[in-house]
Amino acid sequence: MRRDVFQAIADPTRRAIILLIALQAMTPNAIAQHFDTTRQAVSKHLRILTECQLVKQKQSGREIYYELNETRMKEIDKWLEQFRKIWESRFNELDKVLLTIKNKKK
Amino acid sequence: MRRDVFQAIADPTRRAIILLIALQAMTPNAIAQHFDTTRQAVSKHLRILTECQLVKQKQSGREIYYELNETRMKEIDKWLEQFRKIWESRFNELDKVLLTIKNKKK
DNA sequence: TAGTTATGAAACCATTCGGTTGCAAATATA
DNA sequence: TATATTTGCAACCGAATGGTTTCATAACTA
Repeated sequence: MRRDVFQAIADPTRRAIILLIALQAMTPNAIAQHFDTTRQAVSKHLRILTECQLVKQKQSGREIYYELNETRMKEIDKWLEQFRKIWESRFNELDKVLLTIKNKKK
Repeated sequence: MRRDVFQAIADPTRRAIILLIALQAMTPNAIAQHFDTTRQAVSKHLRILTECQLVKQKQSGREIYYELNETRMKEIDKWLEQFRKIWESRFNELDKVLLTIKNKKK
């Protein structure tokens, strides 16, 4: 059973849950009210999100508030960073080429 | 059959393929040599990546060069942008609170 | 032209996924 | 204490996923 952030955000319901609790920590019951599924299905999603540490739990009596773990979210950004670097360096290459052309003209 | 960027990048092999062709456009055969699977499996991954427009094809005789579609990649970044905004506004809220405390002290 | 190479598509298979229902445990409340 | 509420977990089910093997087609090449 693979459990990483990318697999976690692959499901649209989970992405919606993430967005919900990003705005405000919520209990499973409260979250489930926003969706057209059973509370248990939401509970399963929360388990997956917990397993890859995208969400944190805060117990308050019998209620459990789920909140987003920003650090883990930033891992997705870190993955994208690779590509930004690649594109940037490619842009610099293009820059060099343009500079060469410019110098040849002189 | 759902076909969106998030489902596409959920698979680790597909993420590796994306990184490979981000550096240089490649043919399916060349890509497959980097992995421990059959060419056909890679071909399937490329189909999925094509379907959600994460990659573009460039035919050259009987060879097909696959290259990354940067625009689609930026959609992932756009999704993350939401959260940056939420966190930022939350930070500003905190800022307001701190300002209020500061003013009360005066 | 005959044979090789590059590629995609179809059929099949075991595993995973996302959902459901039913149940048990812990906490709150009358 | 008896009842209601909040939650997680297990068992089950149909669909999707990722892989394989086999095959057809198009394009190079000897």
